[in-house]
Amino acid sequence: MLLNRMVEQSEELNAVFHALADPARRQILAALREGPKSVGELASPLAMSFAGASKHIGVLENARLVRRRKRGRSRICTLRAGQLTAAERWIRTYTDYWNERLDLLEEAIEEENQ
Amino acid sequence: MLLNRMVEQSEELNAVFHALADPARRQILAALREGPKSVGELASPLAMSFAGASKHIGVLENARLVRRRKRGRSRICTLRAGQLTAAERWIRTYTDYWNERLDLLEEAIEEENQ
DNA sequence: CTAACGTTCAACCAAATAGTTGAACGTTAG
DNA sequence: CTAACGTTCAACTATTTGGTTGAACGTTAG
Repeated sequence: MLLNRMVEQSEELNAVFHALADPARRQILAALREGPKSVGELASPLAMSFAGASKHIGVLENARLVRRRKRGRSRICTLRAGQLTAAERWIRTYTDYWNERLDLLEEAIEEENQ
Repeated sequence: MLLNRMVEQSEELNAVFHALADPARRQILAALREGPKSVGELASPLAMSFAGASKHIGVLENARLVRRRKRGRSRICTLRAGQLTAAERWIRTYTDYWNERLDLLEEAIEEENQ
């Protein structure tokens, strides 16, 4: 059903934007750009308890921005860009709209000057 | 100071992503694409009290995604795209990173096939 | 001037969030 | 096998959030 799909997308956006709204979580994403890292490696620069960091990673995982899988006795995390492009697309519909308006304004000014 | 600026940017991102994380607020932004609207016009489709909607608009205003100014006895709201492009830029640094990785992967596969 | 309108403010409530601690779990090194 | 490691779970607390209501405010129509 279409409504269903819209709600789903909405929930995804909720999760992604909520995940991005916290600086500790953005810091985790930044660290993951250097490559996969264990929970411990991600937690140590965070001025926060280990369990606290694990919760943040859980939020990112829930938003599908991070994947966490077991390896040996540690869990290693990797970046997932898919949901970020979804968020980017959503935002772009607004910035596109804005640029369109600017173009119209420019045209109007040009016309007025002639 | 550089650190100062970084913190400022960070707070801005906090505000913007937090504002975007709520479907009611995204609905308000969507309505504003049709043009400026009063608080009342924005509130009515929201299944929520008037004051509640006003709070949501306050969150958007705080993130500088919406400007609210007085006209007569009502306040009219307009969309501000500036902060959205800031958020878009932030996200893009990640999607760019991702595409770069995909390119490297592609190259590696190509090399392997030769 | 007065009444009604559009909006905000203040106080309050329930639920969610961000964080803590300590115990428990599975895994591996020795 | 046992001990240590890396991580998660459970329980708890303080704070923030999303929402309500009713009073108050400034503005304008009549």
